[in-house]
Amino acid sequence: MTVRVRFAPSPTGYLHVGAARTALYNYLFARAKGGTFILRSDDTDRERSTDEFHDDILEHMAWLGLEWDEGLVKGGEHGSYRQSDRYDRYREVARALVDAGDAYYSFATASQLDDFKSAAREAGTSPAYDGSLEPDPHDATSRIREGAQAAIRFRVPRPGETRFTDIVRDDMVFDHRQVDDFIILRSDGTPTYHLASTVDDVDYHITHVIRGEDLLSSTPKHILLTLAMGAEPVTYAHLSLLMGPDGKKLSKRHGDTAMSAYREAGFLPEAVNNYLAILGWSLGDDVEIASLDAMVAKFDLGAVSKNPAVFDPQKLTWLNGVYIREMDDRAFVDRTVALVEEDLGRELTDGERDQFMEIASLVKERTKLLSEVADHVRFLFSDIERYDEASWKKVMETPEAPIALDGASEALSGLGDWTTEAIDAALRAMLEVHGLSARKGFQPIRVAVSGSTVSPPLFESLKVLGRDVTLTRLSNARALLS
RNA sequence: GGCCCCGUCGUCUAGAGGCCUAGGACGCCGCCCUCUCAAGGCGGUAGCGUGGGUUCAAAUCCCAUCGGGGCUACCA
Repeated sequence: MTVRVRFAPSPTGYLHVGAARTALYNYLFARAKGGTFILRSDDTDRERSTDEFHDDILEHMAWLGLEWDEGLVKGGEHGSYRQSDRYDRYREVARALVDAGDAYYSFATASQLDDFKSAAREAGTSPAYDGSLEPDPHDATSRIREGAQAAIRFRVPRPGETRFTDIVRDDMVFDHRQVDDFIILRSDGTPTYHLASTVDDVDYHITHVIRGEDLLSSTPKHILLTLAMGAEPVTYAHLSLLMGPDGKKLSKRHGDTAMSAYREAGFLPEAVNNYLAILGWSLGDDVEIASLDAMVAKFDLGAVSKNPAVFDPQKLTWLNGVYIREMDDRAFVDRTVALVEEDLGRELTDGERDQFMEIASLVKERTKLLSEVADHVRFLFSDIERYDEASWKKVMETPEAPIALDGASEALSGLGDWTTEAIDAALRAMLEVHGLSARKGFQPIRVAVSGSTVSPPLFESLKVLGRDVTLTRLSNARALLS
């Protein structure tokens, strides 16, 4: 049987890192097994689902490069792959279940249910609702016939238990005393997650459901439902949840969890995928860095860690730096030029693009986030509007500064070849003449030319900047020293 | 409260009775390199939650305990 898995987010929020990890693991499993990866929208919560979230999920799945074979946008033989389009089908199943006696119209009120639960809590017994508050069947049917609104609950067989083998958690057993007669169709006729999701998994011939651990205790419900539909239950794999630094389930209050925030912050999709993959799974042999293809080749769902993992932005950032350094210069420029232009508020000329290319490898090496690049190269493309205050104070307000600036101007104005080597030699000779250390002598030049004590290597920077601009900036800074 | 899951450095993990004096990575610290910042190199810091067993031998098996997490909605 060929593997069919699905990632089925609810568009009640932006695609967040936890969901992205679930999507990734589904993707890796499908590719590793030569199966089909399906993208579905579990949008049964009409109150909270929005098109904006729906689009955000699609956009960031694409951004991550987690290409799906069937489902949203792509289509397939199962309709729209949006649950909101399939209400008729869910109602049909719910009614069939009622007819077969596997489900029933429920009249228990919220306050009755509350009482039931608090009584259970007090008695120390299971809080799972067992249907004991319902009117007798004849009563119920006549009330429905008279047009009463009622939700439909699944009748969990009691006594009984559900067993299944979870790929990451091994053998699981749930006593039906702990599983409540859950609602499958709300009184307004809309399906709940349990129904819609299970029906879709059956209808779409899903073979493996890989999802978060938060759904582990709902799994007996889904298995019971599947069985009642006369279908074969899928194989489940429940992934541990992602935690914030405080050890609680990762959520907005831990800061950015939306994928879009990481994209905007300058993370590369390759790095995000890589990090999410090793967060809870190990490739073995101390390998930490691997492309999607390499991960596919080694992926083993059963080897995925059972423990909850704390999401560590620092390690992600490190990995991002690794990926940035691995890019070739051309790719680096292509991927960041728009950010630089946005920062400048104008497009780069061809000449400036060449300058960017020239210094790319040096900038690349000190970049961890794409969003930092504009800061690193701004001095090349625009005049220095203001010098970094701390930098100025530290190196310009020194006795060496005027000497270094004057010396540099003199040494560079008469320089024959404007090459890195020539600049290097001239400036070092200048140091020699004035008895300045490299640190004391070069830092004022750096600040004069780049505005800060932190910049790409000096000689290369000057080379790319050009002689005229260099000399102008040296004298501008010198003038400020009185 | 009930049920379920989990428990190796601060964090992510390797580890499936002797290869463990517990390995790697991020972080942190130090040194080197060095025109700044990075990158890189070298070194260091730090862990098997606790208590009992089983065994010649336990991070690995068993029990208990403690701790963390999830579910307990006409959310998903």
